[in-house]
Amino acid sequence: MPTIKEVARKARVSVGTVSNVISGTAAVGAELRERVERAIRELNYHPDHIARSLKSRHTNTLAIVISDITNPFFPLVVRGAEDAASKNGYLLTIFNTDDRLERESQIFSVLRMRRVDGVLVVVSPNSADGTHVQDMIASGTPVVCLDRVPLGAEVDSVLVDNVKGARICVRHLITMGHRRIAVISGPRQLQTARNRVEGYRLALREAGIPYSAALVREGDFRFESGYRLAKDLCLDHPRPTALFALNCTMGMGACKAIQELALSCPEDIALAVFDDVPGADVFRPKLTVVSQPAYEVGYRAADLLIQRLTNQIASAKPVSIVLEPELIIRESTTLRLSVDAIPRG
Amino acid sequence: MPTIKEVARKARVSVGTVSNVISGTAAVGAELRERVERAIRELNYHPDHIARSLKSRHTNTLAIVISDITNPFFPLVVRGAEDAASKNGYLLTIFNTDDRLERESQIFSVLRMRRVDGVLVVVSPNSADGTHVQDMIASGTPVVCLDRVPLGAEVDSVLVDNVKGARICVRHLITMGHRRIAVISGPRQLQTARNRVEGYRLALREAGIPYSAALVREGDFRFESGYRLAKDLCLDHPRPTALFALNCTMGMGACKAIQELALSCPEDIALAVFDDVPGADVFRPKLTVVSQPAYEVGYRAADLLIQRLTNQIASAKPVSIVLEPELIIRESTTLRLSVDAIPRG
DNA sequence: GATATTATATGAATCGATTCACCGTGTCAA
DNA sequence: TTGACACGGTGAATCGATTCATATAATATC
Repeated sequence: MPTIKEVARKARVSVGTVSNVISGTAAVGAELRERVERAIRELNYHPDHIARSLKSRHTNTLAIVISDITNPFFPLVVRGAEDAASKNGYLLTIFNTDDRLERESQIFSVLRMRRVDGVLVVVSPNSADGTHVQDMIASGTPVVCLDRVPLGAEVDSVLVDNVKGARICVRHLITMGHRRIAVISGPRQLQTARNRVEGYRLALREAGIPYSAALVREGDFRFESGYRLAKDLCLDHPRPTALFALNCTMGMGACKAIQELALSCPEDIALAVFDDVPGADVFRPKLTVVSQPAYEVGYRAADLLIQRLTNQIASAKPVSIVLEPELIIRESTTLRLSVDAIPRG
Repeated sequence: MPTIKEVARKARVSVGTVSNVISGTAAVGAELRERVERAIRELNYHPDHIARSLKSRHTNTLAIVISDITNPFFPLVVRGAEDAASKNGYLLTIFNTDDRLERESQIFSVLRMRRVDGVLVVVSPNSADGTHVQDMIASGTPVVCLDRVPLGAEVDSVLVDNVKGARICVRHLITMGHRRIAVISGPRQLQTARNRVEGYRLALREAGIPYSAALVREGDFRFESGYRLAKDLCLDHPRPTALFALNCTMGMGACKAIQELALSCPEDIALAVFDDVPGADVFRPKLTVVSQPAYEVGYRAADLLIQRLTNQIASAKPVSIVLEPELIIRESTTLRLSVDAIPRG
């Protein structure tokens, strides 16, 4: 690998001049510029990014810290982030935490040593006050939180309007004649889960339907819990007429439960899911879902982060971008119940 | 951010001694070691990884270059690679190429400038002889190819036995009574696609069924082409009794086509897919698939790469790891055809 | 007691870029 | 003619670590 010195020697100029030609920071005469460019070409010289980073104090590297890329919500987020990053000359490094706080903190420590320029993070449910996030920001490395924000943290964020998503979905179920709508929720400490439940409550209240705590079951956003809770709910008397799973994987679990009980969807029980489900428009039952703009979440977040890095944002106050989810109605909820089809308490 | 110098000053030792304490490369007396450790703690010192990389000539960073993380095959691969990487103290940077060769080459150039220690790559279909891969290896950066290998390239690889996967799947279809089995294939220049077709041919030959080129249609591994080709095939006279889609997204396209034609699967036409399909065991039709050990592909590949980096591999010759796919039989192929149900010529 | 050996510790050189104080030359106005 | 100024160009200092030749002290050997 040739160095800038060798280029300088070959072009019979100083290293400073070579640097100027490359970065374009200072004017260089036509003659020398020509010589330098030729030397670069002939030596097939590429500047060493490590050395550059050492002096210039930035690495042009971003990190994205998520729970698990295997969760179908994240690939699009990561793709969006990578597109925004590479468009601006940044690299994206990826980390899975499995929602374990100690792993998350450890990763943050590594990121500091690595002098990563900025961090995108989906904080783990139990990250409480998010001191590691605050520390990172305090040490001069901007952070953007995706999807969730640690309580009381002063940090940029890109969120989806979870309240609204759940609300329009439940409103739809009510329109279809459902009154006994059960919810398969996520961990109580997750704001995401709480907001979705909140949307559910609001939709019920609008329709004058009493809220029943017995219809809201807490899972852990994983397949197994969706499966188990759906089974429980389907065996309840009276059985709910509709199930609303608050994320994709639990929705799939619920789907499996319904099948195993030989119930049909939506005839015996309707099912709606928060989150896109892969193949939801191809397989049966075609699921009604609340679709989140996952790609946009990643893209906008990385973009916001880069704006911070390049001081394009005047305000020191946290910026919060809230994106709109979209209700996609499919077969799993489109059987209209007549009023007397509603089971009575 | 404190530097090694400040630590040295605070502990009243030389920077060399601090470095020795941290890296453990040389013996340090108990007294000084104690002082240094205390200084590190009190200053909350973390070594600067950039400076370290500049001198030590390695970055502890790996790259994974794939076509699109959004393709359901890749998240598990990436997860496996990240697990292996982080276990060994490496970071993983991710790149999407959308199978565009010029983007791939550009990324390789960036990776060289960044002094990435090693590269995992799923080469793009038209990467021909893979000169960029060869160049990278020649310049001292090891590369492991996943899933596909550029023709004639001398490079480590982790592959799945595509011939075998297709063969056992088609064998299964034949066992179920199918004789007119159509294939929705991928781009001819992709070895992956060719190998799967080869497996199909072998299974036919074993069973003494003549191969008919008309039954093998070439798609591009995307949803649309799977959809279109499946529609064509379903409208053929006589209609094939089974469809075998050679990747996941085309399989989903085929599924949609079958539904739109109001055919039922497997009664009217059976469907098997190469690749896992998300939700294949939950939704209807429950698809028979050839499941690839995607996580293991990523994990083993990163592991192999790290072994190369740490000179744990004696042989200079390329290592090739071939993993076994697994046939998962589900409802979409399990209707047994009686012999006289087989359409004739 | 002199010398060889071992164990520690030091600090300057190095990695490959950027940056900036400084210098030479030419142009222009006074 | 001279001073001011712009323009090009130079090369040493710098970033923060590692590494190695060298120095010193302590111990072992004869």
